[in-house]
Amino acid sequence: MFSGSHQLTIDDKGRLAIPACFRKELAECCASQMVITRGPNPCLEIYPANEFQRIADEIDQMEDRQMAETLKGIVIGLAVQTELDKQGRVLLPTLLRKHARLNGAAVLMGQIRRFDLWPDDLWNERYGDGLQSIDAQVVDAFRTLKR
Amino acid sequence: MFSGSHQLTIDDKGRLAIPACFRKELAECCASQMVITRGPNPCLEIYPANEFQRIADEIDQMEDRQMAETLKGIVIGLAVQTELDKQGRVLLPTLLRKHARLNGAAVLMGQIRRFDLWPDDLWNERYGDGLQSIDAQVVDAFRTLKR
DNA sequence: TTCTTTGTGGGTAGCTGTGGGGAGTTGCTC
DNA sequence: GAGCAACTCCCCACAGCTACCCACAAAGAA
Repeated sequence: MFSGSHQLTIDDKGRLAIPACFRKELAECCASQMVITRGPNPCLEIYPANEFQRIADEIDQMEDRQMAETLKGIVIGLAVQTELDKQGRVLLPTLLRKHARLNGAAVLMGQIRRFDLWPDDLWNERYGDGLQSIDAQVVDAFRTLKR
Repeated sequence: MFSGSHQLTIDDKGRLAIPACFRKELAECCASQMVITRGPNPCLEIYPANEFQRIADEIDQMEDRQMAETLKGIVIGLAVQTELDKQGRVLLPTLLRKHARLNGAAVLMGQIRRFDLWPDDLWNERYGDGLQSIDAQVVDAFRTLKR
């Protein structure tokens, strides 16, 4: 499982060092093969390759063919398969980096089966200092969990 | 079961010594593997790893996918898996420490299946000296308990 | 008392994240 | 094809952090 947020920097060459704990997880679950793509949020989503394959299949099997085509354009169309270099970093393709306005400070946030890469400022607004109070509805949902 | 409140100090390196009674419980129930995250209250919540896994699964399986995504961002996104060092301490990640404004005096409070880590002053307000009277509704609920 | 347990503090080796040089490859232009 | 630029990926270096070790004081048990 991927969890936790990690403040990192994307260097001038567009490389991102994956945190050691994520590297271990990736090595186990998919031989460090992963896919970077975009999602509905203004960030990049990074999946273990086998997990992304499952999502691609799910799109491919959709009843609503119109929607399947649209999703293919958005999700699959920008997805790039990649792996770690010998130093445990990934090279973020220019196109994706530009799309998510990523350079310099960034936050990598675990999301169970994937992890998301946010520009530092957007992440803070949504999940960091900027998160002053949690929406009442969300708190309610939270409290329904047996914890 | 985790119970009782313990006044402790977080040292300059951000380490927190887990009380011996909690350590024993953790060793038994989850081989001292635990997860630190935030909750709806201004404190950190610490779970045995297997217990947190159950909660993550519960979120992951929610019908309402929108809400599942939101909760993943808030709960899983800040959750850090960790274990005790050889001295029975945990290192509190900087991000979480900042989020809960934790440094120096703190209180660790058992909550059955988890335990919560409060800044000393906030804990006192809510559960210590600051707790002048208990809400009537709560007293009623209390009285329904077979005790 | 004496010994053990427990919470706290600090030194230090090794790991991890970051930066940058440089070799090899690809693709474009002339 | 030759020359060049852009890009990728290797290596090395280094600073900061993590997690080990040791030490010690206070409290409790024998």
